[in-house]
Amino acid sequence: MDTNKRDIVSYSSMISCYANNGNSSKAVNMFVELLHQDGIFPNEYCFTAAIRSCLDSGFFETGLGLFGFVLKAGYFDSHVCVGCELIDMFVKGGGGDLDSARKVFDRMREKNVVTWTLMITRLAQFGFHGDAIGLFLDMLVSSGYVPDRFTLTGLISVCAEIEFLSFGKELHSWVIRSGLALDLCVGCSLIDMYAKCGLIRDSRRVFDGMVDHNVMSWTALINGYVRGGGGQEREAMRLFSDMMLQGCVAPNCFTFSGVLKACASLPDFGFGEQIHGQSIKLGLSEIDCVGNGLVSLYARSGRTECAQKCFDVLFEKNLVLCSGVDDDASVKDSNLNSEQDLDRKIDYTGKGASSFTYASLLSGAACIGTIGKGEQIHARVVKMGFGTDLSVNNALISMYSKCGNKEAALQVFNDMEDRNVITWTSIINGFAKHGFATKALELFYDMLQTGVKPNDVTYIAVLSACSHVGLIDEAWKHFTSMRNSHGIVPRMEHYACMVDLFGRSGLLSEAIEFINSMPFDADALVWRTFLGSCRVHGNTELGEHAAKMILEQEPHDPATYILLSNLYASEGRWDDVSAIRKRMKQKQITKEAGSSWIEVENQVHKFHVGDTLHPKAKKIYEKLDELALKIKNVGYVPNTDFVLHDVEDEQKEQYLFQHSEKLAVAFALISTPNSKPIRVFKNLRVCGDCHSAIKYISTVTGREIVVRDANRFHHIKDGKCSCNDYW
DNA sequence: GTAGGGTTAG
Repeated sequence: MDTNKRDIVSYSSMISCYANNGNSSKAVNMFVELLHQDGIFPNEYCFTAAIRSCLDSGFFETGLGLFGFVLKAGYFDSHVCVGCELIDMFVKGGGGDLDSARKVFDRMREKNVVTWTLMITRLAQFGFHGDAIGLFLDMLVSSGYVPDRFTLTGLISVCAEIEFLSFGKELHSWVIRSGLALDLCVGCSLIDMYAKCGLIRDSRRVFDGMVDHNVMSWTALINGYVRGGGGQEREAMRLFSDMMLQGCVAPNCFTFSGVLKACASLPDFGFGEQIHGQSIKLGLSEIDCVGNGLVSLYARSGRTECAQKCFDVLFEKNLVLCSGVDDDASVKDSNLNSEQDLDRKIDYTGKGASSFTYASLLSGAACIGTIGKGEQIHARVVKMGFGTDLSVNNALISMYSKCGNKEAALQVFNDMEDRNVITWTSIINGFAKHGFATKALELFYDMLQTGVKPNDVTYIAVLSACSHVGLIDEAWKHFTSMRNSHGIVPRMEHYACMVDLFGRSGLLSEAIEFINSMPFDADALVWRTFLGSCRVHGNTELGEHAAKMILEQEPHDPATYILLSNLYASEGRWDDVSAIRKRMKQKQITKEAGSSWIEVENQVHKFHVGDTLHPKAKKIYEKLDELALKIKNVGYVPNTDFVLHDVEDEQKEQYLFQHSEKLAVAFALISTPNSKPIRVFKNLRVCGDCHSAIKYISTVTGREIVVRDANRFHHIKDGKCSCNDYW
């Protein structure tokens, strides 16, 4: 078309067309061309399309210029849509410049329900929940507009986020009064709101009252049950299978993420593979949150190889770093060019990754304990401009904590400008898990002082901090104040922490009394905790009772059989030990294979008991012999209770020195001859003899050794451990 | 012909 003959209609339709088809830079160019035409003045359609295109193609400056134009042209007063686009330009393009957006909003003389809703939801999305609610009230009082399904959905999710139940209920009744109860989105937000406020029954009621369901309503409820924890994961699994059976709605990646979490929390991991299979079928298995769920499921069920495979897929997909570091030559090679290599590969794949991608990847790295890859992701996060993202930083804190580097976790925490309840909970939990209760509690008090409200998860972290070091009075104080001062009703997990606290301190009868006084029946988690204490304090009678209670609920739980068998073994009741073994055989229950792994130069080395497959096996065993001699000289006495074989003592002792933890430590000593802490990971609980042997090893070598097992961290230095586990 | 909503992090 000849440029001279274009009129405003053809310009506006072409600009809109480019803008809608993702060709935003062409749209911007055409708009600029239009500005240079005499006698033609852009209309409101051109403006909206052009502003949107500036946003999409990152021309924020051009967008700002347009803003001035709009003001001059007076489009503000007559065209609401233009103002909406401008608001979003400041919010999305201006890196969350809510102040400017709000100024635009306030200057608009013409507003409608869409404008109000937009401003309210943008405030909420950027964490200004109070302002969002305030603006909503303004809207009711002064605008004369009636909130519609969009407004209500947005507001209900604000209530979910800040657990503002009373207001949420008001909104719910509004929803019913205005006949919006059947709206799917409104229903989803209500399900989510009740679940986040801890009223899962009300979520269920909303769900059951809806005539139609889509993947989001199913997912919201499934994830609600998962979030609730305390055995509700079974209900989540049931819902998932209902959903699959009905076959009308296909699960999406969020559904899988929730259901995998549910699966990982159940003692029988059997469903995991089926779900993995289904996610592959639907082509979702490599999406961050699904892959990540698979990583943590496999990691928790001790299948480290599967976990690593899934993690590597995600890692490669998102970072594609340093491929081919398998042999020594290429390690050296890639070290030479690693910086450039990294950059090139980042350029290649870096686009499109969101903050959730990084949060997911970090949580995968945390599960495996691969701090090397975690650090690479960290570097990448900063490079890609997510360095100040709240979720990403929260994920970084938990990654460094779980990889055993609490100093780095604290560094991230200290460098953060904004901290929410998850941030505080993550760092408190980090120190709690590492056995540094004083620091954890100090942080908790800091948190209260800054005015961030603790929630139920925070209290789990606080109580577990107390239980790890036996602070009974302190724990009681928080257990009572969580309800009295913060209105948080203790859940099963909180009770489990208290039982753990009594149990560890040897107050077994107090623990039983506490269990009996609970307002609901103790679940397997509570009994398992108690059984652990019975094993530690050698109380067979109570231990048997606990085991009975667990097996009533979870007849196939291998850990219970093993604990009970250890309990008998420690008393030399070998007949009972073999009876347990027989029972396990009959029921076809196999003990999870214990394995330990460590990361050396970005590579994970994994060991099983008696492993001879490692290329350096010979050296490892030589090192172990040397260590055995040294530590016996300074007082180590092998504790063969942990060897379940009915063999002679001497053989037992030999077997003891082939435990995977010791192999990993020995390997670390020969391959990292510097003073850095050694970080060992174990899928199950660390064996008591290994715990004691490693303490002695730290004495004779002067090395700090951090062991992460299924439960917690053991910081071992100069013969002392940060935990109060009694072996 | 242009604008607004619901799920994932501890």
